Amino acid sequence: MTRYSKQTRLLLAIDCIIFGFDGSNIKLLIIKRGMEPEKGRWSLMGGFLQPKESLKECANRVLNQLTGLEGVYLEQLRTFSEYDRDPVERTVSVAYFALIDINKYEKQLSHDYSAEWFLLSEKPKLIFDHDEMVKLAQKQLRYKASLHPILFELLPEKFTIPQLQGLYEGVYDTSFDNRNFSRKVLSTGLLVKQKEKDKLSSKKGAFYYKLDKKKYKANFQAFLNFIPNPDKFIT
Amino acid sequence: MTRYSKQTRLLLAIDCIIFGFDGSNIKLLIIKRGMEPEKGRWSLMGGFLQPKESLKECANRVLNQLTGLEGVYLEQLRTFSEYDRDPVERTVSVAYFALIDINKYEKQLSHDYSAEWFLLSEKPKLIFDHDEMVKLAQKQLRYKASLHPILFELLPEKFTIPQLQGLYEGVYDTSFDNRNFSRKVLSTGLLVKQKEKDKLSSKKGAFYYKLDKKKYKANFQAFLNFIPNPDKFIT
DNA sequence: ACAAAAGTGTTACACGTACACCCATGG
DNA sequence: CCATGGGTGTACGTGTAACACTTTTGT
Repeated sequence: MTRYSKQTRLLLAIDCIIFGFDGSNIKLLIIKRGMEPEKGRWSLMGGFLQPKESLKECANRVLNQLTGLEGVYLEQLRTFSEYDRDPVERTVSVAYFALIDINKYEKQLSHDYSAEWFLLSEKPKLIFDHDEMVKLAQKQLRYKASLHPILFELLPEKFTIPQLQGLYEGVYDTSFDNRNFSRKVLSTGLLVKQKEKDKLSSKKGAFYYKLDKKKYKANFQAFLNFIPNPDKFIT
Repeated sequence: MTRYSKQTRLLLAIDCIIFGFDGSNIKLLIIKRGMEPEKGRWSLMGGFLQPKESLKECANRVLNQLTGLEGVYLEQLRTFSEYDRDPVERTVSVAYFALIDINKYEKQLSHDYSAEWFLLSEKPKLIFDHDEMVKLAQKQLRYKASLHPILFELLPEKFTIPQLQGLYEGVYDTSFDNRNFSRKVLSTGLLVKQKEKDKLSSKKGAFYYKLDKKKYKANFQAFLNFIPNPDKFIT
């Protein structure tokens, strides 16, 4: 016996929901689709699973094609399988969500794919079930960030606490008390204070911090509480 | 154009990690595999995705085949895709985890599949990557149960608070202060007190409770805190 | 000097935890 | 009437939220 008989074979693909933070807002990186059908319409970056490739490898490969980045934060979200989600032929797609430092990616590659960053509120309609994927990814981003320090993945190596707060406020579309926020964040011991200040966004200037990578990895699964009343923000 | 050219097609399957609670311990329902290869060895219950069927439908169908149950709590866990995970032919599998009331399933069907309940500590080795799936499901069970009231899915309609506590203690392999536990649980307002008591497990007897289904559904996403120091139990 | 943002100090209070104690009942 | 498990009362401490106030510096 070399094959399972009487079973249908089908295509398997991945799609990436790529989030970045421009300093003020969360943005989504999408491309203009390069193949038929729906050629030229807005779409998530995706690709077909290759022989001998795992889904994770596939997602990393596809993400690298678009951004030039490696070692990006990438999380399997869910597998989408409605039989008619792709009109050409049955294709099941595994959605991955990625968090990248918006300053690090190679703009040239994005250009090749006619990629663009969009505010979530200004995102055009996407093909197939990609809008649903984005919606779920947003929900998962809020959920996970309310418990674990994933949002650091969106920031550059050095950042200030007001910047971090702005990021959290963007994700949850609300505002926090800055005094309590900074104390909470610092009390985790995850941040290492630098000597320089960022003087651009205020006169007094805010100290830069770096992540203590060891502690970050060690405490990744521990529950945080940067957000008061997280229940309110998770649907 | 009717097909995507030059792409590999493959099989897609689902596997179910089925948990139950026997009153004292969490158990796992597994079967003796009915087809080659590995025929007769212990395996998760699974099945191939059919044309025009979504993965969720597939998982429900397969679960129903084994247990006779419908409307079971079922959650997509992760998709497993190592290219050589099934030696016969490339098959990607979506793992679902299910929580069932152990008293409700139809034993006859289980018998047909040579299914048996195992304590997690006494589980035999499973085929392919199924052990990894079980491990992940266990982790997810602990994680999710620390935040959301999913463990009620494992109990019969009427249950006592000591029973509920025993369940939590089983899942986290620890013990809690019964006085604080009952107060915490009752303070959620999720439980409706019944008039009868369970007199089997103690002389005084413990009141039965039922879930307030409306509140249960409405508050499902809200964060609970039945477990002190949850960090300790989540890896 | 003043405005504007960063950051500190202080207080009130909710909540979780610990534990003494009371309750109900079968043997 | 006592042992056993169910359940209530209460006191203590930690952590969170609210907010007055100080610091720094560019204009």
